[in-house]
Amino acid sequence: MSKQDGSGRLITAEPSTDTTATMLHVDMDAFYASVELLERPELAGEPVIVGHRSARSVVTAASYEARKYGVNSAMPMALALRRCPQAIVLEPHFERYSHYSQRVMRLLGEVTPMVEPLSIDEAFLDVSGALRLLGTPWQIGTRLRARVFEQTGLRCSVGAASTKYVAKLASGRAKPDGLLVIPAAGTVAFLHPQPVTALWGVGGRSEEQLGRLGLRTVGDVAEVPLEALARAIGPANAARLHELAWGRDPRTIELSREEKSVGHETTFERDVADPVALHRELLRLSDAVGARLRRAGVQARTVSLKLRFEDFTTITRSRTLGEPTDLGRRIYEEARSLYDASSQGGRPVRLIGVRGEGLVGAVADLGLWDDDEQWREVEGTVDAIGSRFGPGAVRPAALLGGTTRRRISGGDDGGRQRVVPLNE
DNA sequence: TCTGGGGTCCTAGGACCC
DNA sequence: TCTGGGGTCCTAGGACCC
Repeated sequence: MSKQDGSGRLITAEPSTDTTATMLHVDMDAFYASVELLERPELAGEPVIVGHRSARSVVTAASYEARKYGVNSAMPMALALRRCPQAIVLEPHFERYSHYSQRVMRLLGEVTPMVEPLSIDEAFLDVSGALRLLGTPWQIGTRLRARVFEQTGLRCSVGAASTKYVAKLASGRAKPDGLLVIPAAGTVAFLHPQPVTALWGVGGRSEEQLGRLGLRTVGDVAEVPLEALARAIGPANAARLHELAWGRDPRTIELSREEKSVGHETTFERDVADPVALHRELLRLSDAVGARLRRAGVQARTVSLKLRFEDFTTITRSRTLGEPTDLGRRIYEEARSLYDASSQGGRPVRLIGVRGEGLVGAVADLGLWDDDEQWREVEGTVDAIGSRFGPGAVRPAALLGGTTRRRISGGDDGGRQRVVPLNE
């Protein structure tokens, strides 16, 4: 298995005996489009676009056949259909994608517990502990790809390298339906010819800035004096990019991540100036945010409002609440008051959004208790909270220090204890 | 061509506290 | 008094990723 890249260099994806490339990046191929094709097998081989057909929509996903016509995700639907008029447009079904995502993640978990889901269709696996049992990274990746296909009918690509960053680049280079192993010793040779946009965190804006310094490839960024880079993009960014350009990336697998915010937003088919209509939409969005907060067993400390106008300028306004909330009504009150105070009244709005930030666990005050009998009641309440929010959502303050009961709330209430969320 | 919806992270200034 | 520095929180905006 080998193929040519754009510059004509040979990229090999042949069996590798390397054991240094123990970080795997698994990336599903054209995930949403492929899931839709499972339901519509007769469309295999056709250019398929997932997204809405409405005027202001963009492409959510495109099959490889559609990509041949220059259709890509995030592209305005109107442009995509001009490029590929015969494309078949399918409405997205996010529950379906989430279902298949969970199935794939479970299969990854059979290889190693060291799995970090990165998005709905990607994950990192650290297989360094699985080599003795399962073979080389190449063998593990090969079997994994076969297993995912057998079990789900979906193709994925795998990159293996000694760091997360290089593994992710490798899976991208292996696409579609490929496997690429970059041994530690080959990292720099693999990285340096790539364009600067291959650097994690370098998009269009940074590409422009780097281009002004004459930097076009990762190798250019690696070789440029750090001070020159720092003057252009700031010291923190410069240091990070310089490290990445040499293939240095200290990040390890993170088994769980905390949600930081929950939000919803809508782009109107036509700009809306009527405050009543905007209030109505704010209420709908706020209710959705509240429902998701409650389902997750968390509350938001800050409510933030987002507005985008006809000319695409975007503003945000936020306010931190006296008490965190998970109630749609409360979120709406705040969002509406932020809108009314924004002095943008009457200005046509293209997009409106509501977000809850500064998430904390739902805190339940359990009242006074200072002996075992009262504690048993508390325990019952903890169970009730657990069954509402899921096991592990809360733990009693008393358990924080093992057998020692710790007073968490202020000391002026004579021993009042609280249930303390895991993430507080 | 005319730009979605879900997020994360970073920067920077000002308030406030010690 | 016209004067310090560090730390943390809040707010606003922007780049970036999938």
